[in-house]
Order: sequence, then structure tokens, then C-alpha cells
Amino acid sequence: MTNNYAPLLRQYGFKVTRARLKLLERLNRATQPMTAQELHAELADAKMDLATVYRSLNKFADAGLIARVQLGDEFARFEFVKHHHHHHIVCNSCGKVSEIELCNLDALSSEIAQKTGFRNIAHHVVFSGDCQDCASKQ
Amino acid sequence: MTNNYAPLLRQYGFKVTRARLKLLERLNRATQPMTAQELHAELADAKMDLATVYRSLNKFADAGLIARVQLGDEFARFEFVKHHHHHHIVCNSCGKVSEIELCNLDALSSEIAQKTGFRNIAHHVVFSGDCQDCASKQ
DNA sequence: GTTTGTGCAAACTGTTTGCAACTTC
DNA sequence: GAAGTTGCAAACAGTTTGCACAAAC
Repeated sequence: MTNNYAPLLRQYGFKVTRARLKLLERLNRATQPMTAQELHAELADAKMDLATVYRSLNKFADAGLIARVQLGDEFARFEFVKHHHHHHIVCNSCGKVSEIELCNLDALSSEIAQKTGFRNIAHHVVFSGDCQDCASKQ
Repeated sequence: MTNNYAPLLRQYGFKVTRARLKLLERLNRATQPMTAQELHAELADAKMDLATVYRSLNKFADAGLIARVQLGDEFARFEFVKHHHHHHIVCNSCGKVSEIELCNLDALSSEIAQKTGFRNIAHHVVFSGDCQDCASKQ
């Protein structure tokens, strides 16, 4: 992966600022979706305001540069947009989030469309369970 | 369905109060999950405080008498516990919520368990789309 | 009469917004 | 220098909580 996000920002019509470069750089290193507050805390050195974090993340998400992810708690999370369809699984115990590449909901969606008359059906799925590490500790 | 919720409340160890009877009665008539604020607004005659609504709903949900439902927005919704597994589909345009009885995620869950090592995998699914009424109006 | 529930107001949490100062282009 | 971005403080929305009073058992 590149470590220079200036071209990416320009491509989306955003001005290039230190805050945004830091945000994208951190998000790109993330192994799981992050909340605005986590990003703000981790980038404390950069002394950017929490409002700036929210504003940038929202702009990026609206533009499709990153994706908003809702994992069932009260936080909005963000992750770099992957080009493949995927879901997440959250550990009940440690909260770790992993990606799930499998998905068999398209057939189900057609069936639902047929039975309910809904069109353009999208789905939002979050799995949860006990991750291997936590399960073995019990 | 019964229209006397006093025995149900006693069975769960709750005191029987006017507010709780009204809440359960309204929830039981609901055709879709309701938010605390909707319930509060609809039961305005009963002049119960919003805090009371929240406290009762939370107690009921913790006890398993009703279920908390998260539909992807900022509201917690509640519905009577049904004994069958089901999901919801929300209309993008009018917000109407319908129940979906179909679900083919158990096979997928086993596959995920095998690949990721997670145990006791649960899933939370929300479908969304354009409902028949809204689609035909466009 | 002890336990539990209620109303009211105040607090709390995640997020958004108005505005003046400052960067970016 | 015009347009877009930032920091700060204040506002906002949904929800929770402390406390004195009241109802349920």
C-alpha cells in the first residue's frame, strides 16, 4: 500500500491537510474498523480536534473513500473501502473484530423480494461469538 | 392474545403498575418494533415519564420479556418476544418495518465457525430496500 | 413497613454545528 | 483571495441516573 495519501485526497476533491493524511494513514494500518474517538486518541500527538476527526470521516464516508460500519453498539466505525463484499464478526468477550468473506444472502434476498415485494434489497449483517483466544481462556 | 398483563408481570417478578400495563398492551398491538419515544408519545394520555418508559423497557428486555431490536439507526427498538427466529426489513423510503421469517444463516455460521475458530456464533441481520408501496409511487 | 416504581431535573455520551482564525490552492 | 478546513465552545439527541415521593405487596 502507498503511504502517500495526497493524490487520493485530491482525486476526491479534498484539500490536503496534515489531519487528513494522518487519519487516512492510520485507517489504512487498521486491522479492524475504528471509531472516531479511537482515531482521535491514537492521533493525540497530531493534536487534532475530535470535531475535525468527525468532519473528515463523514466527508470521506459520504464520498465513498471509506465505509461506515455499524457493529451493534453505540459507535459509528470506519474502515477503508474494500472492493469485495464482506461482513464482520465481533467477539463477545474481547470485542475483537474480524472480517468474514463468506456470504450466502443473495439467494435469500431474491426470495425475500419475491415474497415481500421489496426491491433493491441490501443486507447488513454482524456476527458475534466467542473468539478462539477468549474461548480457550475460559 | 390476552389483554391482561398483570399475571405476566408477576410471573417475571415485576410489580404491576398502570404504566407497565399500558406499555405491554401497546407493544403487543404493535405491528413493528417501537422506540421508547414512540411509546411515550402514543401513551401521552397516561402521562408517564419518558424515564419510566426507558426503565421499564430495559427491565423487560433484560428479563427476556421483550426483545431489543437494532435497525441501524440511532434508536433502540423493542418488540414482544416471538418464539420463532426472524429478521426485519426496513423500507429506505418510508421506514416501514416488516418481519422476515426466512433465514439461511445457520449453515453459514457453521462454516464461519470452522474457518475462524469462533464458537457460539449468533447473527444480527437487517435487510433494507424499497417497499412495494414506495416503489410504485416513484 | 419494606421493596419497588415514578416524576422531575440534571447528567452523560456520541456526535454535530456556528463561528472566527487559519490553510490550501 | 476565494474556497475549504480547523479549533474551540456550545448545542443536540437519545438515554441514564439521583433523589424525594408514591404506589405495590
